[in-house]
Amino acid sequence: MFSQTVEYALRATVHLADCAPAARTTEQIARATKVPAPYLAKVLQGLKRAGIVRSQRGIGGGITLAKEPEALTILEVVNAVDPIRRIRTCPLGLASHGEHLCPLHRRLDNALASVEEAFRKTTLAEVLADPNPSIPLCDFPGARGGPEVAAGAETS
Amino acid sequence: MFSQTVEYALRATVHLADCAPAARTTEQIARATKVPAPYLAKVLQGLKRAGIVRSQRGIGGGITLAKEPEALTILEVVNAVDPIRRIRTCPLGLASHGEHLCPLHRRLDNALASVEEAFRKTTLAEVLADPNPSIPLCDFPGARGGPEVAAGAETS
DNA sequence: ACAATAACGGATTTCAAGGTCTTGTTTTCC
DNA sequence: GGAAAACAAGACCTTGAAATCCGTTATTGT
Repeated sequence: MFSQTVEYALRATVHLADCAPAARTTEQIARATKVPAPYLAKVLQGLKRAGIVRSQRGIGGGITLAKEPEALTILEVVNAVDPIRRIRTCPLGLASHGEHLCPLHRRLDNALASVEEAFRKTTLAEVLADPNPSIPLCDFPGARGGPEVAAGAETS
Repeated sequence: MFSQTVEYALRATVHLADCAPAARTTEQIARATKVPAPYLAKVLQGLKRAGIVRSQRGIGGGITLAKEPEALTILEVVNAVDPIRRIRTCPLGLASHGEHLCPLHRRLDNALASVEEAFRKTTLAEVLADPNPSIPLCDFPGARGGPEVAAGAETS
């Protein structure tokens, strides 16, 4: 239902929100979110082009959110990498229907609308502040800020 | 968001519901719903395996719904060809979370749940009975039963 | 200036969904 | 029984998402 790219983009931005306003390298984000690093780099490029994140090259550089977690919604992230395509015209190409969708597509679009609405109403800050008994992001139990493993000679 | 296969399966079943209890050939359905006939045949095979439709070979044969339109929901059709995959365990594979999803995936799954619920509550009969100003299925304005074009030497 | 760090960009590969085509197999009608 | 109608099943092609790889460019620290 949701593409892998969307899943990865959300993991990355939620992680960045959790670390905000500090910058994280692609490698760090990949490790924390268990996303393949080379592909994550691609996804992050897309997020940058959409103005969701900023990047800084060189030593001490990395990726940061372009907005406050309180002002960034799930919908913005989703639409940046794989937009929710609402049904606006009859998929059959029937010119008969101007504005109006047929009953079937009206219902399909309503479902899309409800998803869109739910995503529009949720900010990354809200996700992090959730009083969920489990875990902040999907990291480790009670690991606010991340495990921050030694980051070298550990992948063997 | 929804796959092409789902779109095609829904068009076909709604059309069949509109014609019920008469049988329609794959060709007839393809023409009425503007779906590529060879691929529609595959989709219909899937629907048959799932028990949504029945098929009858030979002259006068074709496809019919296996249930009354009043008893067949959109969700059943969708799940027959491309099931809605609810998020039941942490996609990161974190054993830390038994039942509980993290706040992010909780929200994603809630969105899926709302779609599932909307689809579960809607039967094909309801779709057809919709007092929509536009059109019954996506066919032609006020064309209950289909246009039924001459069906030969017309594709040139 | 030089080296290390890290993002950037393009080329390539992999894989499954979407779509086509051809060859059976069943059923009906004459 | 034979011909036509229709579904069934598998091989095959195409396309785009997902993922990888490698060389380039920008930035920082010494």
